[in-house]
Amino acid sequence: MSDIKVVRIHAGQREEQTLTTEDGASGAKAWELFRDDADVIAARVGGELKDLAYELCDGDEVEGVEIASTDGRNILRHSTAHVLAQAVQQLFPDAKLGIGPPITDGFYYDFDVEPPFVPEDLVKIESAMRKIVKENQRFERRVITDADAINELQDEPYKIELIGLKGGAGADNTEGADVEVDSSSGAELTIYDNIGRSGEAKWSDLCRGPHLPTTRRIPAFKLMRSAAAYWRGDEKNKQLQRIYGTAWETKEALDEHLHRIEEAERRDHRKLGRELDLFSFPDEIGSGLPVFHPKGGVIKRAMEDYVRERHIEEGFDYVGTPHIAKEGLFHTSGHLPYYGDGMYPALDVDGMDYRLKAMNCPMHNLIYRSRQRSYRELPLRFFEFGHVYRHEKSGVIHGLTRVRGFAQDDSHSYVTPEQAPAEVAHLLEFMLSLLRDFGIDDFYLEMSTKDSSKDKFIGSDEDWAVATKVLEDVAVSTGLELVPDPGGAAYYGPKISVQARDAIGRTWQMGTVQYDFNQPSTERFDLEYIAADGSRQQPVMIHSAKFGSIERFMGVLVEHYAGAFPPWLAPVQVQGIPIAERHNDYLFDIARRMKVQGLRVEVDDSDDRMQKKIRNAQLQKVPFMMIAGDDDVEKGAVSFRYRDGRQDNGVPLAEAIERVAAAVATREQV
RNA sequence: GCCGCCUUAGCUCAGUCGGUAGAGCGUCUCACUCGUAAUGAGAAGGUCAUCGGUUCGAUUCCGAUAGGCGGCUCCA
Repeated sequence: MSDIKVVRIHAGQREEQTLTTEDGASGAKAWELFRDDADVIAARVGGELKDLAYELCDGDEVEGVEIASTDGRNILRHSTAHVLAQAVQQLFPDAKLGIGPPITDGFYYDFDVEPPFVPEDLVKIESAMRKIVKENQRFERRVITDADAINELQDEPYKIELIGLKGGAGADNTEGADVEVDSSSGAELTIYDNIGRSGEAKWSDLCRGPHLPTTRRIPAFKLMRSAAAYWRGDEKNKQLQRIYGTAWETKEALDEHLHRIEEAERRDHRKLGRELDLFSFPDEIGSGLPVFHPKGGVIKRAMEDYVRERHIEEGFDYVGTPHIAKEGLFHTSGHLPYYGDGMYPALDVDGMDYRLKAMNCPMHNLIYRSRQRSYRELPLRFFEFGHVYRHEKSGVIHGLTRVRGFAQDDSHSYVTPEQAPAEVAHLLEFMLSLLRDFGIDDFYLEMSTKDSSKDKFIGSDEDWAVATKVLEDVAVSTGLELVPDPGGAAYYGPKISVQARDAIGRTWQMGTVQYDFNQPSTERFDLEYIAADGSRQQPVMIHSAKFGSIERFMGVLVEHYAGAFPPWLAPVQVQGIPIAERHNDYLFDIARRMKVQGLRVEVDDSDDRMQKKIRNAQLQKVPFMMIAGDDDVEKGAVSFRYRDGRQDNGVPLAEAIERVAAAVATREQV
């Protein structure tokens, strides 16, 4: 018997506690500190996450990890992934284990299993998991040598591969995971055994941990779906079968999560696009090729008009280029060798191969090169809505956010190298101001750079370093979250991009600023300008698309507003609703006066009852419902109803028209 | 492109254990003209995605193709 002193940290308070160990051989366990707190499922000892069964040493600082915390949920989810794997191997003894990390809102586990899982399998697996949870198996940590692990895991080739890769640090909760439970523990290799009631090991997995004390501590979980995933995320590797699940600290938290998913699905732009009659994807045209209906056309035009105007204000020259070009152009630019697969196949025209363009820069370069340029002209900025076609792989097409034909609000700034930093700053600031004008605020920046180990990049490392530094400095100066994306650059130069999230949490690249010292080079377009000293110099070109693509931006906008657009973007800004048929003309007259001011007004003169008309306008998410009955006619007024049910009755006509016009002019939401 | 699932009326979805199909909403017609989210009645509307195969007979079973959904990979 001996005593150790530890410091328990709780709610910012430090409290020294003395623990008595049973005998010299085994120390006091962390759980002894948290006997009366059922929410604590792990411990942070000296900053590192540990199991509750961790043996404390004299002087340790210990903090309880609650199940509802970020770390706690990750541990819960990782442990649930183990239960999943055990259930799968119970039902499919030949299934080999991949990895099973926690991810945002859940977890997954990969299995090599034939044939692939079908939905009914998930039902069976889930009930097997519930049994395991009920059995209250203990998670027990066991340190093992590499050699012993390899011996023990003979039937698990993927696990053995991980041991080799990690040189003793292999574990299934880090590789490929969005969220790491613990990245700082040493090189010790560990196996977690699931121990049944009678002390026998039911199942084991190579794992760094930590875990819940027992399976019973999993309060609520659900398997979501299965999907294939390449082993270690590489297309060249075998596809494993991945099962996604989610786990939460309470049944209520799980229900809330499922409810959030349902809510998000309601905002899905593909669903709203149909319901609001904005756009569609006719099979007869082809996958990923949208058509805009009149109402979607209004939004698209409002977006384009505004962005065109802003570009012109910011010093861009509006240009125009065709959709196809002779193939040689894309050899000159360098796109064809690098991205030929992504371009539509050549069209043979009189023996000459033409290509649908997948980018606009080569054509803008030709405008630049159409005559000699002086340094006095720089920066020279070309802008247009360039319609490009990319033969995206069939499996990646997604609503408006990943299409095969789209318009980029594309610009190319030609500058001297000295002007480049200021121009990049100008473009990024411009882009961010546009996002604000459209009300988009949930985004972060990504910095895509060269990966020297890949051969898809051209130009010298020195030039890349200069270009990357210019972009990085500007990106950092915005103070926005900046996520590195090594290897994500285009072949010609690094990129800053705006990444926005859609309703279901997927991120999409929106605007970009790219620094390109390659296309202007002698080997490519051989662009030049005459410098002040009369010498010929090579400009730098800076590619930038502020929306990225009109289509994608619209998709994100629809989801951002859940279809309830601010008046300046709303296809119908005012829906006139007569109380009775005799009020139709009164409303038509007001509508006429509003239309003179450029407002988009409709009057519902159908046979429906006014309640039904309100419902319809509500479902169409019209910002202003303008209702008129006897009371209003008598007073020369109208009554407004807003989408949130707010009412404003008896508004005098002049004021009513002014109110709508002002909301449109200021681009405010109502 | 890969894996799984899906495709029935404009939309959302039933259904047929193989004998050519239903509902609600929407549309159209008629009646009703109503004060803040669905008036009533009637009608029209589908070669059950396409093409093959099996079968006496296929919307149903099998295969291919196209399109969609969820992932993975990719995204100039």
